[in-house]
Amino acid sequence: MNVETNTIALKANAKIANGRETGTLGKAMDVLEIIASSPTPLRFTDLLALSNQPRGTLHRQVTNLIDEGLLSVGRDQTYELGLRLLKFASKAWSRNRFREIAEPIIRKLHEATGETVHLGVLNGSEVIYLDKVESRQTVRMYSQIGNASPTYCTGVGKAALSTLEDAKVRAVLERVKFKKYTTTTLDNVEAVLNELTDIRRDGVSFDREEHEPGIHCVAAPIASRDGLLAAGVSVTAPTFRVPMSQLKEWSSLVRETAKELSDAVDARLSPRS
Amino acid sequence: MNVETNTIALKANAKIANGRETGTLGKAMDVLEIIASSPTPLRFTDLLALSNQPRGTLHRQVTNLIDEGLLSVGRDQTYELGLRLLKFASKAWSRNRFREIAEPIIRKLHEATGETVHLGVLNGSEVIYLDKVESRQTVRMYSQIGNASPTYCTGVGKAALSTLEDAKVRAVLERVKFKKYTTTTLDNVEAVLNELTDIRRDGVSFDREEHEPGIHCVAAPIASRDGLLAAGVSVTAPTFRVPMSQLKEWSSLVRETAKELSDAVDARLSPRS
DNA sequence: TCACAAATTCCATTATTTGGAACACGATTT
DNA sequence: AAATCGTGTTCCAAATAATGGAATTTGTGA
Repeated sequence: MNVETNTIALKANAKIANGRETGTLGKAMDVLEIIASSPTPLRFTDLLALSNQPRGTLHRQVTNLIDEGLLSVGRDQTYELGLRLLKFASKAWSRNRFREIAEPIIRKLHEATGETVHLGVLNGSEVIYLDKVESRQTVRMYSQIGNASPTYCTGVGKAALSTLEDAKVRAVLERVKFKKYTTTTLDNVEAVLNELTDIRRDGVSFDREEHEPGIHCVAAPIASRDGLLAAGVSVTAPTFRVPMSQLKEWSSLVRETAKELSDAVDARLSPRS
Repeated sequence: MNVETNTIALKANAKIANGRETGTLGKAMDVLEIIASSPTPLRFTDLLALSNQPRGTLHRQVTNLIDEGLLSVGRDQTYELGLRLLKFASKAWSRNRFREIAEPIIRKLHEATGETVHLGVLNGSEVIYLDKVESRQTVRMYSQIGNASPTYCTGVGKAALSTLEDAKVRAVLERVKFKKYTTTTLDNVEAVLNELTDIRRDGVSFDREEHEPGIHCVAAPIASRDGLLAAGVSVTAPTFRVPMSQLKEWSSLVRETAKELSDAVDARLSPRS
C-alpha cells in the first residue's frame, strides 16, 4: 500500500497543466463526468448536446461504457452511473492507507469538538472527501464520502491549496469556473491566492458560509514532506449553533490535528518503512 | 432517475454471453480489475505478468489511467485505485432509485429480526451490495456496500440467479471460475442449477456457510416485472448465535420483504409513472 | 395511419493503439 | 569504481480501432 491518495492530485494537476492526452479513455471518462455532474437525468440527445461528439461516436462510447458496467440505462432511456463503479470505489476506499492511518486521529478531533469532522484530499481541481466522523449516525453512508467539492469555497479545499506553491495553485484553478454559491464565495483566482497567504501564515482556513449558507467550518492543511499529499481536515458546524468565535477557539486544536496527521503520514507512508 | 440498477446486469451478461468488444476502454478496465482484485499491491512488473499485454502497451494504459485519476501510484511504485472512482461511486450510489426505495423496507426487516440485512443486485456474474442495515454501527462505511461477491455461494447471489431462466444462468456462470471457499460451497454450474430449482419453488435461498465458515443467511429473490432487475435481500447471522432453525423461521418474513421490494420497484420505477 | 423525433447502425476515412526493441535509472554485486 | 540485474520508460512503423456523416430503424404523438 502507499500514499496513493495524492499522486493523483499531482498527476491530475499535471494533466490540467499540460493537457496531457489520455486518448479514448479520456473521452469515455468525459462522458461519465458529464453524467456524474448533471443534476438531472440525461437522455441520449441531452448527452449529445453536452458532449461535443458526433452522434455515431457518442453512441459507441456510451455502448462501450454500458457493456463495461460503468454506465447503465433505464427504462426511460436516461443514463446513470453503473454499479461497477461501486465495486471499484469500495476497494479504493478500503485499501486507502492514508484514510486508515487518519481515522483514529480525526475521531479524536470529533470527540474533542462534538461536531462533524471531515477529511478531504486534493484531487485535480477538486477536493474529495475520504472520511467523515459525526455524532448523528442517522446520516447515510456515502453521504459525504467520495463527494467532490470545489477547492475555492471549502475549508478543506483552501487548506489543501495552501500547501501548494502559488504557481501550482494557479495551474489548478486555471480551468475552474468559479460559481458564487453564496455572497461570501470567493469567485476568482486572485481572491483565493490572497486568502491563501493568510492561511499559510495562520495554519488554518475558514469557510465562512462560502459553500452553503448557514454552514461554516475551520480547517487545517495536511501535507507530506515529499509533497505528494495535499489534504485537509475540518470541523464543520451550523452557524445557528456554533458561532465563529467558537470555530476560532478550535483553531489550534484543528491545527494540531493536522500536524499530527502530516507526521503520521511521513512516519508511516514514507518510501521504505 | 431509473432502474439503472440492473440494466447493467443484463448488458453485462450480454457481454459475457456474446463477448462483445469494448475496445480500448475494455482493456483499460481489465487493468483496473486486475488491481482491484489483487489481494496484494502490484508493481508494474506484477501487473505485466497478470495482464497479457506487451510492456509498452501496458505502460501507456497505466499512464492514461493515472492521468485520468482512476489509478494512482505510490512511493513504493505500487498501484492502487484512484480517488476519482470514489467520486463516481458516490454519485452512482446516491442517485440509485432502487436503493432509495428499498431502504425503509429493508430497515423494517432489520428491526423484525435484529440481524444484519443486505440488499444486493446482480451485476454481470457477481452480486454487488447496494445497502446494508445492521445494529452495530461500529462497522465502517463502504465496509460492505459496493462489495462484489460471487453469486454461487451467497444467499443474495443465488436468490438473484433464481430470477433468471436456466439458459441465462448458464451464460452468466459460464466464465466464472468456482472457488471452494468452504466445504459446503457449490463448485459447479449443475449444482447451482439444481439448487435454483428448490429456490424457485420455495421462494427463499440459504447460504449454509458456503462463503465464510460460521456465517449463514436466508435470502429471497427480487425481480421487476420487466425482468430488468435481478436482486436479492438477505438476513445474515453467525451460526453460533442464530441456528438454522431460526433462519428457516424467518423465511416467510424475508420472502414477504422481497415481494414488497419487487412490488415497490414495479410501482415506482415503471416506464411512465 | 402518418409524420416527426429520437435512437441506432453502417462503413470508408482517419487517428490511435500496438508491441518489439532500444534506452534510462537505481540498487546490488564484483 | 565498474559491471550487472531488475525495473521502469520511451520510440516508431505496422496494425487496429475510433471517427463521423449519412442512412436506417424505432418509438411517439397527432
